[in-house]
Amino acid sequence: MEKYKQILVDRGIKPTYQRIKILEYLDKNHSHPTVDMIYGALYKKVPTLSKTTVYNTLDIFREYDLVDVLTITESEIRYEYVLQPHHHFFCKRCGKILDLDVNCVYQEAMCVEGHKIEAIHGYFKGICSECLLKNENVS
Amino acid sequence: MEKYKQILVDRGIKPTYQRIKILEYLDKNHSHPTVDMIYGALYKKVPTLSKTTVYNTLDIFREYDLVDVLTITESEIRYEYVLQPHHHFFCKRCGKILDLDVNCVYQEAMCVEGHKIEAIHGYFKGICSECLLKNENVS
DNA sequence: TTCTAAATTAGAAACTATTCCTAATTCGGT
DNA sequence: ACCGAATTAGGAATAGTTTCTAATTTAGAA
Ligand SMILES: [Mn+2]
Ligand SMILES: [Mn+2]
Ligand SMILES: [Zn+2]
Ligand SMILES: [Zn+2]
Repeated sequence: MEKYKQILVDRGIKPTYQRIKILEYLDKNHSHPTVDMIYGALYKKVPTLSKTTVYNTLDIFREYDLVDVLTITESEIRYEYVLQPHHHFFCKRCGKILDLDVNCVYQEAMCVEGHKIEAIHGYFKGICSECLLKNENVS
Repeated sequence: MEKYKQILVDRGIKPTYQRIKILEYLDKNHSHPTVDMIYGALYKKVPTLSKTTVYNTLDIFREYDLVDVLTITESEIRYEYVLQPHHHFFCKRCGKILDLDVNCVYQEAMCVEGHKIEAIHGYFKGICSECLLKNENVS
């Protein structure tokens, strides 16, 4: 609790109970959750929580660069507590989103073809190693 | 018309008028349009066109690998007639989506960290060169 | 501690991209 | 031209997100 409160205070974000809990959830869950996943996990502990508050909080976290936003799937936005920049893998079979440790030449680029770069998203899509193994068992 | 009809026939897709027109639009417009943009441009020429048909058609085109799908923005899906694989730039100021000619080391990779790769999407986000120029004039 | 103004939250309503459903139309082969 | 199958149109439904507003909470002043 105190750790997350401190992070918020340091950034100049008013450390409300809801914000602390959401930040804690993001820090402890690297599943790149959707708003629904965050809400679903927290409303048991914070029964009055509303989905709007989750949206509001994530918007603030974004504004203060506490979270990154992924548009790797087609129907919903996914969030993660911001760490090192990294790329992502999406398994078309089981839906998992995994961090990739690929070294991207452009990660540090300020500029590409005359355009100013502020963020780079590398989305790899296919079948994850786990699902590939399950497949072997089947055949 | 004939050119697009032929493309559809070659793939085994029944070449209806709607499908031909949508394919023609995609081939002549490299703006990575949304469903609404496609519908808005075509319903003048094809007054009975329905948005559902645009969705249906794009789903078929996808299935037959005639179009690629971009999830570069947060609120809608964008489509493009499939060419060489390439990465994209999204301008946060004017909303344009541009093709990038960056050479990605992983473009040919079959496998990354044990996961089978079927597609790679590189989304670069920032301010485009045109918007940067406009900025200079302002200051 | 009590008071007050400003910020935050909750919940419902609105919005919008997409999907679903179904009847009417069109298509291709006979 | 006829028929069964595929496609289309358009309205209804769905779901993620945003907007609105009143109630609550916060933090600082008195
Ligand atoms: Mn990640
Ligand atoms: Mn493109
Ligand atoms: Zn998987
Ligand atoms: Zn621009």
